[in-house]
Amino acid sequence: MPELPEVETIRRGLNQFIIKQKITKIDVLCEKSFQGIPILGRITNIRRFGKALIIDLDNQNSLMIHLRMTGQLIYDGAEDQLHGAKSLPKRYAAGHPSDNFIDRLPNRQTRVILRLENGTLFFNDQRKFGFIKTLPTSEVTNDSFIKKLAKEPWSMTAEELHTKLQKHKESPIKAAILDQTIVCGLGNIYADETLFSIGIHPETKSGALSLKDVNNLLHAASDVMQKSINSGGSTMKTYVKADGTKGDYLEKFAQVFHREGKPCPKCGTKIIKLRVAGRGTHICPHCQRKLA
DNA sequence: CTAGGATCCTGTCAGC
DNA sequence: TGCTGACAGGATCCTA
Repeated sequence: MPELPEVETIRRGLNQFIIKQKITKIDVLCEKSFQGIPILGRITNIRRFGKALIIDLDNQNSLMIHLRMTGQLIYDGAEDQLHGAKSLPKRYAAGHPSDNFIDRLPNRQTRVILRLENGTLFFNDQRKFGFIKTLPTSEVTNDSFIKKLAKEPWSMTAEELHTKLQKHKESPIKAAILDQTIVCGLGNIYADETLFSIGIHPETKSGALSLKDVNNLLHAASDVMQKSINSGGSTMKTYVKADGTKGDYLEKFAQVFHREGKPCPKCGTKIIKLRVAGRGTHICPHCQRKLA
């Protein structure tokens, strides 16, 4: 479920908590969730490629983490030991939203535990589609998933995307923008929000979009994802003893996603839900028209 | 090559 | 209450 903004939120959070910490032990509770040989080492850097997270170690190896549909990363810090800053929250969590963020851990859905010097990083994943794997740092950009990733919307020109869409001109535009090799970062929420924003029906054939449409699409995609990053993602929760903040993109900004039956913010027509490219899809039937 | 559907897995919810 | 099928914020594999 985590899309680019959620993964970026995780990256920023982990960056303040686990950088420079040493991984002292790795417990693999579910074999399927961990690929390769567990490698220990000191964390030097945390990077993001699309929806994938890379944790670099000081020994030329890296951990790659992909949360897929239901993955979560939950950091539980040893209290008051976080760089001596007592104001930092004890627990930092992001990914698939659930009570796991505040549950006692490990729990039934915990698949891998990374033991750190000053805390613990739990990888939870209900459906086991996500994974952590080890690979040499030099191989990260050669990884079969990472090397195929397209640019993120804010780095791509309309011409570039328009050309790519012409190669998939019979596919519905929603399917195309969910394809990480065409444009990178959007998932089911932000795809729906993007298409609503530019008033294009998700079943519109990709080849029917003009250069101007594609330009609008890129700007809208950038906008919805940046807004979400700025609000901490749609799923992120930071759990502090009493005062927790949480990612609130959905309640603050979502115009159509999970809003079937509610009025369109632009025209008041009821939002409807349909199925496009095998995914639940939310639209305003009045504002979003199929282009011929 | 593209397009579309099945598939991986567990949990929850609507409907009977 | 208990069962059943549909569905889920992702990506890959298989088939036509």
